[in-house]
Amino acid sequence: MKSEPSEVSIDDVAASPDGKIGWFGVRNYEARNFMRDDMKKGDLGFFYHSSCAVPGIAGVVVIDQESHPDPTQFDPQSPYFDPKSDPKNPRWMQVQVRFLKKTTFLPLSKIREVPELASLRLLQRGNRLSITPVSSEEARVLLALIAVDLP
DNA sequence: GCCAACGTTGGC
DNA sequence: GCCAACGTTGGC
Repeated sequence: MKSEPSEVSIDDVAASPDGKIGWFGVRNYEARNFMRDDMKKGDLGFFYHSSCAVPGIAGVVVIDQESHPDPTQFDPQSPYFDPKSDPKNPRWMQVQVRFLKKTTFLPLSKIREVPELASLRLLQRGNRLSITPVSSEEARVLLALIAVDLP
């Protein structure tokens, strides 16, 4: 899950009430579909800092609430306002995530060096999606790299 | 700031 | 439905 730390960083998530925050602002259909169809309560998410000096994985979150309408699409003051979205049939969804851990920062350059992670959608040529799937195998490798031990 | 790689838009 | 033009993303 990519976020620009200047907008929402892992520290912001940690500091939010109960460590929970809605993953607002996704405006790409494929990324939306990953949230809507594939992210289930209790699933882990890797919190990735993008568009910054050193991009990479900064922490781990848990899906706390599954797909529901992203409120910012109806807020004319929001940069994510979408006048074409019908409140009776919302176009954009979000999940709610809960802070789990801030981890040893794992730079993108390091992720690229790990052969077992070459399959990551995040690394594929031309990928720009802010939400990309991680297989359980990839997740195990990542968790080991950031020294997170989970049941 | 550059630029590749997309996704979206809108005229036809 | 095609496709050129345009806008966005995001690493570098």
